[in-house]
Amino acid sequence: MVVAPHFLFKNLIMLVISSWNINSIRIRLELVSRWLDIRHPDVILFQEIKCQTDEFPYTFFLNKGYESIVLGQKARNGVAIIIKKKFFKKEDKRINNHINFNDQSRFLCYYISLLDIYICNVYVPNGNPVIDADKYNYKIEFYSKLKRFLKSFIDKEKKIIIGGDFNVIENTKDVKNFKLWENDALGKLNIRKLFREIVSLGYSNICRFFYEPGEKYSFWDYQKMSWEQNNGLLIDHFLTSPIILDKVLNFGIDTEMRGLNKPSDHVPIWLNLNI
DNA sequence: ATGGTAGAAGGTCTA
Repeated sequence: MVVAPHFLFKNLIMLVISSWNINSIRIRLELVSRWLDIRHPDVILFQEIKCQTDEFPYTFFLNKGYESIVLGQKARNGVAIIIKKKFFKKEDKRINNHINFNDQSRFLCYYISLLDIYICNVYVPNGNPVIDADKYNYKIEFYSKLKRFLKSFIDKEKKIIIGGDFNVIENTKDVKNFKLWENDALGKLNIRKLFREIVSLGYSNICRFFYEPGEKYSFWDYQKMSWEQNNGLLIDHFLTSPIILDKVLNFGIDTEMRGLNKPSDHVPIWLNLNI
């Protein structure tokens, strides 16, 4: 029996999912506005919003057509998931906040029932200086909790996309001179192993299907002329469960956002999804 | 080896 293609594909939706460590949402609204007009994302994962939950610019995003789910805190960290109104339902729930501890808002997972997809926003602790056992161990603990949390989605064959700032140099080519980073909390073997242990649960690191290591970065330090010399790091990633992987059409990094006025030190990453 | 920048603070801390 022959089935017409238009019948096969009539229910497909093309989604743009993006993630951006914004380094303060409130001073970045003009930049975000310009980027929304270019990328037209359906879902945005923001990290480092650097404001309390009730200080988030909800109205700005409502006027742009988005609902906001926010977990903020005073001065630092803070994560938010922004969703186009047509995919938002009030009854949808946050899944688990057990990864947040010591009052650091770095994790937000939300189930979008209309798409049957879990969206998981992650801001992994930096972990430096390594000599400070508290900070480094906190990062290890965060990764361990994340791994535990993400295992069940593989076991239950759920559709999940995890995006964010993982603060890890996964591949030695994700930075120009890895030697300078191998004792840093981003380059330490233990941390790189923890990231790969999560991937090994069954997740796919989407950027690896579209770029060879070394071709792209997602972060450039404000200091030492890092942007001008293209001394960046690739530390922002998307992971997906197996049943999402074959629906991913494209992945990209909006590098040009780093060169505009008052940029974040990170740029947006995004993927296209047929669902 | 040191300090360089940026943001939220309104003193330093984090990155």
